[in-house]
Amino acid sequence: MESASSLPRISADSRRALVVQALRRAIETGEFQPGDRLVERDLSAQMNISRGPLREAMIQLEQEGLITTYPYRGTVVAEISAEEVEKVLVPIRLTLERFAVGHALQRLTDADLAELQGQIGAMRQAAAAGDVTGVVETDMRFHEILLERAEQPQCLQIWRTIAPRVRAYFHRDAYRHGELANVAHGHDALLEALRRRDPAEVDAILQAHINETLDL
Amino acid sequence: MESASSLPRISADSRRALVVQALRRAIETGEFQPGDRLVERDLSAQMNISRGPLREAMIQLEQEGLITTYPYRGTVVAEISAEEVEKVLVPIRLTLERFAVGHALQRLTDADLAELQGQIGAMRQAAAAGDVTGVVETDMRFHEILLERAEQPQCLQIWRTIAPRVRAYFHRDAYRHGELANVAHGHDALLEALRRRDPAEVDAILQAHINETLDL
DNA sequence: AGATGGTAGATGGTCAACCATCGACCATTT
DNA sequence: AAATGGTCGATGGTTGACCATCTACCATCT
Repeated sequence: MESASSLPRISADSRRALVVQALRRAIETGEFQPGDRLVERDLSAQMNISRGPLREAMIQLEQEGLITTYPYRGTVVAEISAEEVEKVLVPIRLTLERFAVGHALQRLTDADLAELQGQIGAMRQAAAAGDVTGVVETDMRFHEILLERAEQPQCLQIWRTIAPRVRAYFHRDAYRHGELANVAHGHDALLEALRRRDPAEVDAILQAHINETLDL
Repeated sequence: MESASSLPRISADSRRALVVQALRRAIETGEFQPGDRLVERDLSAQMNISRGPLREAMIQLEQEGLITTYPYRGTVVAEISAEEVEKVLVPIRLTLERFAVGHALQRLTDADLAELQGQIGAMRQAAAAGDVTGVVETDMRFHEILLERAEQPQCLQIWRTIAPRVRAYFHRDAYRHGELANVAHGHDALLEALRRRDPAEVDAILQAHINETLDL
């Protein structure tokens, strides 16, 4: 057999993980709006899964700040105010990413850099197609790769609880169609700096890059 | 009936919430150490609760960074490195609390200030008794009251996912018996500043107060 | 000796039935 | 009219049985 690349990769995710991903995405993309009620029995029936793993998924999403559950009363999609994004989420993200990139910098392999380059390519394609979701996901995935390479477990864990909110914000407010193309451009500069491996330069570009989020 | 104060308040917490609290506390206080395995069936039997709510509790604790679950393989108590505390948790905590206190400052009632004073009193008693757990809890509860009064839901939610790690760190590394008494003292200064309601003063004292965490 | 395949035990994942809480609404009492 | 008590529907919480995955270990084949 020459290559198995035409065969599908079989997901190892649990059913619960698949529910998390689907619900998270629906919230990030705005299909579910702040204030919308999420009723376990309804979602369970709709998604063909029993209530147990669905509940588990919802507990995770609550810890990600995407939903708020009131015991015995119901669950609603959470509001994420622009002020909290600007004053809380973005600064926290800066703290996390600056720390992680400092750690990842000397550990990045050629394969890592190639993967980052691949995300930029995918970002460009998504932008050209006007695919906001694609841009958001590749944008954040670029950063997540750096967080993973840092091998600082708490830092990555916190980043992952913050990231869904950041993605929701990007979907809602941060990108306009005419500016999608600029997103990949910003990542070019960051990748070039990563290649040069000068910590101060990388840090400065990273800060500018993330703070740009607020100017979009 | 003159007063119902001699009757116990009946907890409205679900069984799952009680499990969260018990496990969280065991981890924070060091009864469960990083690397220890937590086996659902064992804990379930030990705590007289079925596996469902125990699993749910563990999902929450994982999102709080206290444990790490490997699908089908088991769960271990997570490591929280001193570096991540210093470079990640403390700066994040600063971001959160500075934002929240800015919002809470003009909303604090006399009852709030009295409650804060009460926490300081309890902190003192705990310190005098050499009760590290008591000091940690009253210390953090003091701050949580301010976060709650800020009425910024995402800010509070993130703080609550960080706080267990901070408490674990305090238990493990931050307090020494001879220094317990100083903890209440630091809160006195902060409360006085809160009473004067000068934002810049409060902010400066809050920063110094939290950064002191690193000098203990 | 190395590669491959199978099994069993340990542990987690899922299901459907049943239990528990909450608040809106209605009825009764004061 | 206001206060109190009861009911019911909506929704979440819990249980125990069964299912699924993973890996260590052993057996067999090359």
